[in-house]
Amino acid sequence: MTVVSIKEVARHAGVSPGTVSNVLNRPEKVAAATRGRVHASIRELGFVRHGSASSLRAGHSRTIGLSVIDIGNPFFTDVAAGVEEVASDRGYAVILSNSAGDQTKEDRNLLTLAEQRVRGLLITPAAETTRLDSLRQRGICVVLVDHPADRSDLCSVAVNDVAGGALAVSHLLSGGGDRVAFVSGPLTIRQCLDRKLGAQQALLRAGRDPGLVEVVTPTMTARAGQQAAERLLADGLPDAVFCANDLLALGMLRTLLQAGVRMPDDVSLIGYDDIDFASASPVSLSSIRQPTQQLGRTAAELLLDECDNPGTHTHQQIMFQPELTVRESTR
Amino acid sequence: MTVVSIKEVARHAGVSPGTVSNVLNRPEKVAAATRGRVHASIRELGFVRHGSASSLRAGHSRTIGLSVIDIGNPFFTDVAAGVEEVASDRGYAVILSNSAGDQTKEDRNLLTLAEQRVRGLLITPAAETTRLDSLRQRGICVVLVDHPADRSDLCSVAVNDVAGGALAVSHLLSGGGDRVAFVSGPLTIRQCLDRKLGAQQALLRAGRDPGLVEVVTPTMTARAGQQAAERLLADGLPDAVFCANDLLALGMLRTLLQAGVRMPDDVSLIGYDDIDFASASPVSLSSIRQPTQQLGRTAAELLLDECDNPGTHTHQQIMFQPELTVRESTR
DNA sequence: TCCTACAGTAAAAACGATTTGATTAGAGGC
DNA sequence: GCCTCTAATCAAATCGTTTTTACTGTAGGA
Repeated sequence: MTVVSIKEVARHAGVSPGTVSNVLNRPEKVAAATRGRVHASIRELGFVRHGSASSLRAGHSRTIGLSVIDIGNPFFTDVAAGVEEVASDRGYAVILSNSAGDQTKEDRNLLTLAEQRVRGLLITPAAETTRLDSLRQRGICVVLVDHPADRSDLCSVAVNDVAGGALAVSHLLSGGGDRVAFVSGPLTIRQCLDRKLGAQQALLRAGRDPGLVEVVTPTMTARAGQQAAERLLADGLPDAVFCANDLLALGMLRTLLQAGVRMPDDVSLIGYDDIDFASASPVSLSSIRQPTQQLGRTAAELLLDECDNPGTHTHQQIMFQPELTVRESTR
Repeated sequence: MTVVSIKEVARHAGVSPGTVSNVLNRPEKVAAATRGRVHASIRELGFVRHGSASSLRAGHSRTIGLSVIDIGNPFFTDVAAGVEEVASDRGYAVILSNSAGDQTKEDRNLLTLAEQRVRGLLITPAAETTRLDSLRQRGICVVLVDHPADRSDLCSVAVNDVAGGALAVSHLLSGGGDRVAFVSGPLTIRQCLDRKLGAQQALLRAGRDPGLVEVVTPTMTARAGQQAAERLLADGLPDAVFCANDLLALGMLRTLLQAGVRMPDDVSLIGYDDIDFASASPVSLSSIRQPTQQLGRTAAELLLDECDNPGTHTHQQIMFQPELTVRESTR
């Protein structure tokens, strides 16, 4: 259990600890010969900088937090991949935490992140009530991911979910959908609510009654989609279904097929997110595509800019536009 | 940007910093009245322990690292969910890093984790050559995940991939498979190699020539599966295909179907991992099921036991057994 | 030749917690 | 009444960096 500190490197290289630190952090301040000697010692002794000590003194760490709603959803792992790519390029480590849509768990995770003194936080809030101000007061930069900020002093990267919802439902209507059902997770999740609003907008614009058959599930998984399908089968099938994400849609699709429902003939079905697996289902799934990895990359870049250039940084609320991807599951 | 330290809590409560620390770490050492006063001050001032300072002095942090091969593979997110569950219960944060099967990237990530002074590391090594000893010498506990340790001084949690490979191929043979193809990622990845060995074992046991049509792809994604399918279509189809994971299998399945190949009649296809989406494909995918979340949970428990009870901890190499799940894609 | 400027380095003071050894005040035994 | 023992608290040292200040020697300008 060898523990090599900067002090031993210094002694080994015949310089002071401060000089070693300079080699590490402002190499241009150190004469080339000295620098070489120090680097040699570092390599020889296998020195690895102690991040805790470093961030204690420097006042900030080289880690950022990423809090997502569902780590099991390919949408979020795609986002995470984008984040990781940018962060790791800049030497930041990413602490991933999964709120699983549960605000208690989210709170607990945020406390842990605060203790770790992450430099910044990327978060898809589990609910509108998520408290971020206390973090920001502690000097932790925050960027909202897949969630637009409603204030100008906060960065956010999102995709227009109202537009996406409208896109989905107007596509369903164009296929002759009459009675449209909306299947989603809790409407306290903004994404769900916005997609519903978009759906209603599309109905209104088509001169229809904005009333939707609504099925709300506790989670947004394939299993929940299956249960929603069972409910619809029991209550009477609509002729078009809009699921708030692809996991729900895939669960529903499988269950309806098993029940002998033909798609898109009997029911027209569309999901949201356009995850990879959407195109690999028995009846390939129409969906609303989002620039997922891009979302993660942009968010990370915004966050690191805010961290590294607090002076010049200007807060931005970036909103991407979703796109309709038509496959076999819709008419 | 208020920064509340233990010192201010101490002043506010009229005690010394050491006492506050005791309240936090050994509450039984502090008189109940004092304890109450300190807790009140902590709440009132919104104090949050500075993890870096704490781990600097204490010599270890409350974080563990988790290094996986492909964050985009539901298999690994399932593992991660299991790990996160256990870690978060015990107040540990998980730093997730994705080697993407690239050893250079893995090295870089491990360095970052070493700098963060993670308490322990859960890792699915990108290759057999991954060097872990330098980490362990630094006092970082290591547990291998989805990879059996070949030494008794190291914990590991794995699933018997040789048995799994054999299971898959003997099932293919029982369906009348004659010419069997094996599609996998680089054979430097142990999982791939072991599954291949298992496949050959099954052939031998059935009295066949252990020769396999082998297609090796650089990554183990659905896209790679598609490319492998194109290769097979060009070179002449075997009548049975064993893919080293479900992503490959799903990509292959889709591509073969598009090419008009009937499954399982023309080709019998089996994957590995039994991810959720395996049952949601056009022709539902037979696969080899692994206790995935369990893998993550067990690994995390082993790791935290080693961290917290270095005295009594005994290293274990745990090996789970895989199970065959038969669906429509095989005869 | 002297002074200034500057580059390069060292010494020392932080950062915020934990931990050790010392100190105090009561309680109890004789 | 004195001594010992224990419980509760405090003061100070410490973890490994970074950063500021101070120092040295050499080069260039007058």
